[in-house]
Amino acid sequence: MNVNEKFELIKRNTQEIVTEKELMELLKNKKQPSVYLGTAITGKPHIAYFIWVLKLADFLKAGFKVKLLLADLHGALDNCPWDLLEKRYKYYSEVVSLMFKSVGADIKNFEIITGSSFQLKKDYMLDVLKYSTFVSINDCKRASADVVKYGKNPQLSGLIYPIMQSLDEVYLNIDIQYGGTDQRKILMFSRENLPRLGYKPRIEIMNPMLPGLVGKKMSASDDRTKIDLLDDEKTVKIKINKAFCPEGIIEDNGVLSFAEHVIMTILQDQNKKFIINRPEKWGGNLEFKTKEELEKSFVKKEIHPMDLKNAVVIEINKLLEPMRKNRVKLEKLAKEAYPDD
RNA sequence: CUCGGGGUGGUGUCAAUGGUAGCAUAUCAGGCUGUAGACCUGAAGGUGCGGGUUCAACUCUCGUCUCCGAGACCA
Repeated sequence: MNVNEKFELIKRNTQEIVTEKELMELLKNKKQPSVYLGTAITGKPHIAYFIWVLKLADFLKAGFKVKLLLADLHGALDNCPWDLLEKRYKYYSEVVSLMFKSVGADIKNFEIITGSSFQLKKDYMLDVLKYSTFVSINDCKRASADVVKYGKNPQLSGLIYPIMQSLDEVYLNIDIQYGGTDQRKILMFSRENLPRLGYKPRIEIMNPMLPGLVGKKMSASDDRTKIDLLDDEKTVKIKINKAFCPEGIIEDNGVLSFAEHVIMTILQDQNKKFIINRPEKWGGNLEFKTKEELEKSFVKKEIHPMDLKNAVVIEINKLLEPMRKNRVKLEKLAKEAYPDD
């Protein structure tokens, strides 16, 4: 794979790269660059997580060293009860590993790292304190506003969150941080402030956010807006059926977005087609090779939402196969990690 | 620690003279659409906890828990 091919592979399905020029330089000059994605272990992982699993798989294909930070301390800073951290870590690491299996990623250069394994070390903590003398309360608050749950009475922890996420770039020794666009403010905060402590700013790459099944966001806290990785076939069908999916409309269409960003990407990589089976009275079967074709056809109303939903249900159920094979084990871990569910 | 203000369905609510706990929103079911939503109809769900006064307590009283704000050498 040459540099341009790598660049295009990394860029596909992303929303923004800060900056593309720096990325190109990196690909040219470094034999094995490294990237990390951090996820606070708060909400229960759901199928939208596939979007970054796929992207990390792209990085692996492009020869990167890929680190997944399971940010337990960040989870705590964002109100995960301290006594659940360990349990949630266990659940995350099990289920995320299976997701990589689902999409057929080669995990030779993939590594899962726990936040607390390095964030409590002396040098790191000293840098947290140093950092706090270089940034204002307002900057920290603004940086974390889209990520940290600020209720009516915000905790101090929310302000520490972006500082630590920024320092993670340094202490994980990576070239790129990758995350959703909801992370943008923190990522830019990091680029602005790392130089003040004498560190180089990193490249930041963001993927678009998938709309939820109902409403605008796929929210981990609202069960109806997302499909859980442990949902059974029947539940998947019910939730997709209930999903908001206006005919011919792309905006805020969670079903279509998921089909395009996740399902089509996987099928395309496997050289398979997206197949819609339907009776003759609705026009007979359809096949799609690319997400562009699918989207065009949906906009033209050649595909009825019901057709799309039926086909998406089948594909989601395929994706969830590896989780179902380990259902008993995962459910036990999930129950401990999320006792209130 | 001191003083003050709060805690009402999942959420919101300066709704309720000591007398049927209301409204909004979300949820569930049915109807309408080849999905969902809008829409129409229906259902379920609540007074932080514990005593006391009373025929009757969300309401008064005492205690307790919890949240918020202010004060607390000097400024």
